Amino acid sequence: MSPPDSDRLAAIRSALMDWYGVHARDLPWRMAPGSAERADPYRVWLSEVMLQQTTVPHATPYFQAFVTRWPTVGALAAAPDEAVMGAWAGLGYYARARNLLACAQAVARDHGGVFPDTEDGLRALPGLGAYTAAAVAAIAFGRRAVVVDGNVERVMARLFTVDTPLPKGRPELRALADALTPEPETFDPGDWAQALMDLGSRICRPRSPLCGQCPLAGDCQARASGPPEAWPKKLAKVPKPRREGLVWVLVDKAGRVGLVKRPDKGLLGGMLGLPTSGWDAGEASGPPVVADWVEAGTVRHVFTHFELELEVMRAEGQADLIWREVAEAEATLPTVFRKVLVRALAA
DNA sequence: GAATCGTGGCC
DNA sequence: TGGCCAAGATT
Repeated sequence: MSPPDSDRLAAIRSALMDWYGVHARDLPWRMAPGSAERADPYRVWLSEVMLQQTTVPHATPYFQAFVTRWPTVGALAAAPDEAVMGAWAGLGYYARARNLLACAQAVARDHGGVFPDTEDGLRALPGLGAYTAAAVAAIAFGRRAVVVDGNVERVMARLFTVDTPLPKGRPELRALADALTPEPETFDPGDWAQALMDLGSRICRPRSPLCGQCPLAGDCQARASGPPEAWPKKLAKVPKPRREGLVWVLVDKAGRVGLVKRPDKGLLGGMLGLPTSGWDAGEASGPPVVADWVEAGTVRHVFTHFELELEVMRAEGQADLIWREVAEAEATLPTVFRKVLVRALAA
């Protein structure tokens, strides 16, 4: 990697911001490029947390539902735990929802209902790591911050042909992003961050990048040495183990289904779920009640680091469980259990 | 530093 | 179909 000189950096900045002025995406949490008005910190923060490891199309309806139901951070802070977790169901990475509520409560309790307006202040809140703190500081408060997500890493790796594989190459990519980040007097920090991410998302895509439409193609070392999709380099991934278990769908005479609240930590933590045998080694709980259990098929589900095969058992009866209408359960359970419920009631 | 933690879309 | 990927944080 050759250290970029200042003239080249300035040319890249101008080219990107010119492109963004024309091609910026219209998103419900975003101000138009060049707008004098700053975006609402609550909406910026909420969108950034939802977008962690999540696509814009998947997160968008959840964002709309949340801001409709809880228009301010104070309203969210006052919401019951189960309402927030249920509204998050299907979005995944449920620690985000627990931290979301904890963060809203911290802002309400410790900051008078107003988000801290510095990167360090934001970084201290639950669920805000390096990326999200920088993004909110830049977008909501106009602070210069080095905003580095997967998009930015990919753009940096290609612009400057960084050959160190991820995740080891992260510090190097961040240093390049820092060098490229403009001063607030030159370009708006929020526009800058979103321009870089839009470029990564729409043009400098992981597969089949659209170099013909890229405003930085003439500055891109990967474009010159090609093919650009060879960057960023990545370490080989470990194969996913396969795990198995039983899941019990108990229905009462009123047509409700029996649920359990999962422990706050660990997989699907804090969410409602169906009773299961467990699926980790040495884990083997029995059914919630002795009943006439019948097999109702199999559900396969792929988590981040393992594949799960659940044998579905169904019965009618009573037990000491949390009872919910089937429609509500289907709307507020994690996807793996929603799939089980659909299978059990179809069989 | 490595493991853990969801889900849906795409090719 | 199966692997890859997405605006990462936490422990």
